[in-house]
Amino acid sequence: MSAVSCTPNVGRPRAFDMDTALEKALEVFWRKGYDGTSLSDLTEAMGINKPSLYAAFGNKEQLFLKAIELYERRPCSFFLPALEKPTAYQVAEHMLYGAAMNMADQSHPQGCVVVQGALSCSEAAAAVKEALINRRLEGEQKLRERFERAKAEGDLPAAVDAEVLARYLGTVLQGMAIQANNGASCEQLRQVAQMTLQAFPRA
Amino acid sequence: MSAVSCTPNVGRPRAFDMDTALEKALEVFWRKGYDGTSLSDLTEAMGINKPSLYAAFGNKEQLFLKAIELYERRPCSFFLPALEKPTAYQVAEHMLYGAAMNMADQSHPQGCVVVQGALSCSEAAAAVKEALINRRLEGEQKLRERFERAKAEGDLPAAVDAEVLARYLGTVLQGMAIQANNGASCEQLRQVAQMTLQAFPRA
DNA sequence: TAAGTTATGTACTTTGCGGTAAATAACCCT
DNA sequence: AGGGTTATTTACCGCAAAGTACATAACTTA
Repeated sequence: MSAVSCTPNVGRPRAFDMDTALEKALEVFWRKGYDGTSLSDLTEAMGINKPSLYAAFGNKEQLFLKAIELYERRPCSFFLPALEKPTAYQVAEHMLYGAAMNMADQSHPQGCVVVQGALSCSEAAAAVKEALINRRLEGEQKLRERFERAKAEGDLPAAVDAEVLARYLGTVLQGMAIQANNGASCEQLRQVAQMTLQAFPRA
Repeated sequence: MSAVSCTPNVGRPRAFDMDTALEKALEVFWRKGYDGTSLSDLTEAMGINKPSLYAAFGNKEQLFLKAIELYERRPCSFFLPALEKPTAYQVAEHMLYGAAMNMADQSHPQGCVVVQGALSCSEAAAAVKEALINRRLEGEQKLRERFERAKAEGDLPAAVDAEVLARYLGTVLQGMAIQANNGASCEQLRQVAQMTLQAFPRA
């Protein structure tokens, strides 16, 4: 019996870095969506051939799902860190301004791959679409739980419906992704964030 | 010299109704997006063969653009009618509740084809994507002009930035399209509408 | 009825898709 | 050095994509 190793030291070593290649794949999927991305787009961006892609990542669908995982755990992700803020209002604030910063960032495609990766799509992308819907719903669920905690902690009025508030915030965040695709600047998104916070209940 | 006729009475008459066929095409594009829709999907839904499609509508791209035109002028469209309401607040109210009703309607695909028809897409869809972005920006521009009129008419405080307010409303509406794709019900979207109106400045 | 015109159905073309077979290259371990 | 193992390269597969050629059908007009 031997422990499972992610990078076994037998056989020919992989000639590319998997995380770097995954970053490249993510960027393509982000810009073109699942249906709009071809394997040639991917192999070209990743700098590898198709058999290497299949050996390392399975197939197009699995590669997409792995790219999404990377997307959500990357350092510049703003969602989970915002949840850690001490009050509900600050959570919303950091999330909205974080989204404004991130979604308009010109160093990668605009918007959010979880929103725009497979919104309307072919039947071949049905599983991917489902996975993205679940990610979005999970995000709102996390927000809701955070707001329920805030109610218990007293920094959100007891009369507030945490579920509705979470859905409202999720809606604006998702809308900001579309705005970013429209070419909205970070400053323009920050103005939307500011208006959104005006509807936000304070203690 | 003869006047241009849309339905010339020479030659074999068309065996299908163009508007009906266009409705069918719209529904497919709406559900699957531009990249996710194949010509076979279209001809099957429209009940015609490819040569008929090409003769009547040009090609896939032109068919999509014509479907979008139909989408915006169809009777159940809510955007333009809402602009006619007497006050800025009522404009926002009707637009938000109209969107809630329309986007969650189960009698057609959920969401909004102008938002989700070609968000992230292949290079082949670049022109379509551009056209949709322009439609969205034109919608916000119309909202902005309506709000500027409201300021002049006194039903919106002079201090309000009409451009920011229009973009905020556009953001929520676009976010509601994503929510509808997530499976949100009309009632859930109405709750978002209600919260959005809480950030809306009143006279 | 014949000529002119337009739509239709069948069959086709070219191109690119997602995915893979098989030979070879590069590494570790004994 | 040689065997075992894994990655890479090249070439390919079957299939579906968008779009079209062509013969024929259906209509109006003269």
